[in-house]
Amino acid sequence: MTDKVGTIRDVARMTGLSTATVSRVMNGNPKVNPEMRAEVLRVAKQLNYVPNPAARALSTRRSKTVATIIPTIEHSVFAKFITAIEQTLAARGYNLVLAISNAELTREMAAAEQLVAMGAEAFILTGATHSGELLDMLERRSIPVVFTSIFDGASAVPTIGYDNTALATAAIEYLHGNGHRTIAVAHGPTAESDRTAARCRGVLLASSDEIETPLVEVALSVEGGREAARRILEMSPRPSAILCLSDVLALGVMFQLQSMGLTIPDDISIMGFDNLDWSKDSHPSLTTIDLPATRMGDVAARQVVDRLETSAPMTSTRLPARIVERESVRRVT
Amino acid sequence: MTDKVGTIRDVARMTGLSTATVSRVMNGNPKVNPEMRAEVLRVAKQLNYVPNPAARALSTRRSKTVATIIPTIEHSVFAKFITAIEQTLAARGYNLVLAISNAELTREMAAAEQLVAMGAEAFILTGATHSGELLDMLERRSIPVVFTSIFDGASAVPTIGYDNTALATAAIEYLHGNGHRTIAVAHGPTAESDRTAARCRGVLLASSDEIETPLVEVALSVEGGREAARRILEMSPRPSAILCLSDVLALGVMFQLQSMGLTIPDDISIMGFDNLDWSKDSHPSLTTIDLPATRMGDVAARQVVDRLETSAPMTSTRLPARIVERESVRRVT
DNA sequence: CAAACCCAAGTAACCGGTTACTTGAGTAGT
DNA sequence: ACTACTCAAGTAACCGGTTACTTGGGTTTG
Repeated sequence: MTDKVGTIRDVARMTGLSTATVSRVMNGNPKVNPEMRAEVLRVAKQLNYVPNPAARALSTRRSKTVATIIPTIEHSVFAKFITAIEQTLAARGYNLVLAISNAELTREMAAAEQLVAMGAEAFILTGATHSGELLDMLERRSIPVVFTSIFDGASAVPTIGYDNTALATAAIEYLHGNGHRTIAVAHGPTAESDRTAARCRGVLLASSDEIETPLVEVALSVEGGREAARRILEMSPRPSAILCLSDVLALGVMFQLQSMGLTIPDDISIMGFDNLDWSKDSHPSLTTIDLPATRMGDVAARQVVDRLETSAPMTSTRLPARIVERESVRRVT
Repeated sequence: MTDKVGTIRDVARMTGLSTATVSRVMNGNPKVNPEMRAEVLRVAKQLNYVPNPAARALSTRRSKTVATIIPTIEHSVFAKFITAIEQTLAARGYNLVLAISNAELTREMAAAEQLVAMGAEAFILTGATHSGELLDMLERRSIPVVFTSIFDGASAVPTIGYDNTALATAAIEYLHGNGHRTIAVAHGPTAESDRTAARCRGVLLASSDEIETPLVEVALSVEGGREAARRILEMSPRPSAILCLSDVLALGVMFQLQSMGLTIPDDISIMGFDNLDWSKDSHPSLTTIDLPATRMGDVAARQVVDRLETSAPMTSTRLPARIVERESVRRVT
């Protein structure tokens, strides 16, 4: 049992074959005599041989690496998304290189440069707001990119996601359909997220003389949700419902209301956005909008890989998202 | 503005210098005339030149890539951990390649093979239970490895984490110190996680004639927590406290108790394990054990990079974790 | 029986950097 | 004036695969 890693020439020497044949075996090229193939594999295993990825990448100009940059991985829906991407890429023989931008464009740019410099063949980005410099760089190197968590049929870069604006509008209309007229909306920082901004736009589109929708911007965390609830309860007239533009905020809102002795949905209705995996298990269970995070990661990864392997054009995809009715919203009159 | 990416020879040709000088400039080698340096950088920028990572890796035998395999990224403490690793690696010029094993040893092995085949220089693994095959492979290729989320001074492979057993014992003792004698313990599948198994061991060590600690194994999810609570409430005598070996379970337990009309901690005390970021914001706020996930990721990444750059030996590190007293546990008599 | 063909296997150029070693101009020392 | 030294810059081998093209034995065909 050797302790050093062998090269293709070692394997060639030991089998008495050429490097070309060894290479063919390692790549599953069918034009090799089965006996030779078996012999090569035997020796390769014995030598603990694995083709050097750098040499292979240099020669083929393929790194089999896809970069994903997300704003954060903590709470929220990104964890599911990343999991799906990783699984799909792995199934296709690709690797995921991950960077986290903290929702800062400059960090995103820096991360992207590093990822390009390490050979990423394609990028999966979050949202549609990115520095022009970044997009230029990818364009110049003709590196495929997709935007996710957002759908925009008119975007030059393919988008894979849902229509944040329309969904937010639908949420308000749903609440309105249940008799709510004053609906407070808790949301994270719009400056950090165009998805949040799009949702706010959707809220505004749905509001009218009939429907008031005071917006409350807080940090995107459970703690932020608590703060939002406190602020909302001081409003007058007091909203009969709170739409949280993220389930994470909804959790904070629920905790805050409970600690103030209020009952959901009797005293006030709550609606979320995301459908995280605990949303069905909260008390009361949370009415929310189910975002297809897993599906989105899967589709994004699949499209990118297809593009890399067959130059198939990537197409924007609108993923279905729907309202999940549960117990946290009640009908008022 | 060219649209093709240039090579080092293009830059050399355009500047009238040799590839060696260009290479020196790109690597910050000080032995270059400042004027030449500036010229090279100018041309490089104009040509949109970035050194080919595969060529560089082939030549230097360094990929600047660290692999991390975690069981899951959803809920729980891994998201923080991964974030810290990514940040620290990025700061040192390294990239993170992530794989998710779903707590399956075979998937972990498969992922590791792919990661080795893509040039990962070091591995950060979770827990101490891994297939011998995997460890052998890394050993043979002399790829550095660390285990995390666990501390074991006697381990041959360096471990960076905390003492799960002792912490669980401490948790039971804390509850006992608050007068609890019958303490139900909700935990995830021990077969999937040696950390969970170690915690269960710690629980058992603390139990005695004085202290009863019935164990309840459920899925590691909020839903699992709800199930655990249901099962625990049927026990007789009914436990006065529930120790959840993960905050995620605690959340489920709290929801279930609330939906049954019980009050925490008046009717029953709850204690968690992890200190996720919402734990301080729940209602009531959760008494739990603060695990240094961020610190752990940082230390792991730092050690691995130091090892790669200076061959410094890696050393097992026990990270401090402590009980955070909040409102979910009450003193009984 | 010779020409045409097939196909497994080999040869060697090439991918794009890095770097040990070499070169040669300029400066210092005697 | 001549040797010794310094140092920026160049030359070219090398990293370890892949693959277009070549080779040559064996089979088919007219």
